[in-house]
Amino acid sequence: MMDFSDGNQKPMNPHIIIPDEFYLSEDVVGLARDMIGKLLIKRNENDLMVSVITETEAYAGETDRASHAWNRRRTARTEVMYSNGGVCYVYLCYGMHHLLNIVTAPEGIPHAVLIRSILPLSGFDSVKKTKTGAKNLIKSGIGPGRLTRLLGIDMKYNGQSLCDGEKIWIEDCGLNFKEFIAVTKRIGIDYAGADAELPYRFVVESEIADREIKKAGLF
DNA sequence: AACAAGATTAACT
DNA sequence: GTTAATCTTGTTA
Repeated sequence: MMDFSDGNQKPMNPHIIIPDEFYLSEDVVGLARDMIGKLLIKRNENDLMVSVITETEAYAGETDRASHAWNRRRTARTEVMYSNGGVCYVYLCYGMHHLLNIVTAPEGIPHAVLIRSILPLSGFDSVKKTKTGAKNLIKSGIGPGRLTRLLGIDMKYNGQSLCDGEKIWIEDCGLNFKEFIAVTKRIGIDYAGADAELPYRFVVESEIADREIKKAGLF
């Protein structure tokens, strides 16, 4: 068992950067599940925004009617989805919301995992007072459009690497939410026919995530 | 060139 | 429960 204490009673958070190979699995549904409970870190000018991923959806590329890359649609918008796994795919939805995806699988396979909600943990003091930040931080990261606004993610992050330690990345802090993960069909993709019924959405309630994080003595 | 639809959200009634 | 906001994209002509 690793000792994460810093010798000063205060728990130190284990920041284990995920290896690049993590993103190269072709099991995008398994990856979407595995990303639940991982930390999403965003570097700002003067601080780090640390949150835990609480909801994801898998988009399985060219064979998935719900995916932007369905039926080999390789266009200016979807090109980044064909990149080697480990970069962001950001697009504008309904003309106003930026949605954050994590591209997975080796180059040429346009898999992606949509981040649908996060639980903010630290580094959000600057947005607490804003409408976006809201009084209730637990709720402020719920919804794919809200979390990007909270984190300040826009089209500039399209194609941004998660493996260079620069602006945004994922870490493993040892949290295991497996027993709390609910699996459902995906949201807002009724146009996808039979694929709309696939069990590709993974979610853990924010209140449970909050409880488990406190129980583990993290943050 | 025109047009419909969209991996959503907030503010209504 | 319903609807406006808002604009890029993919499709059709």
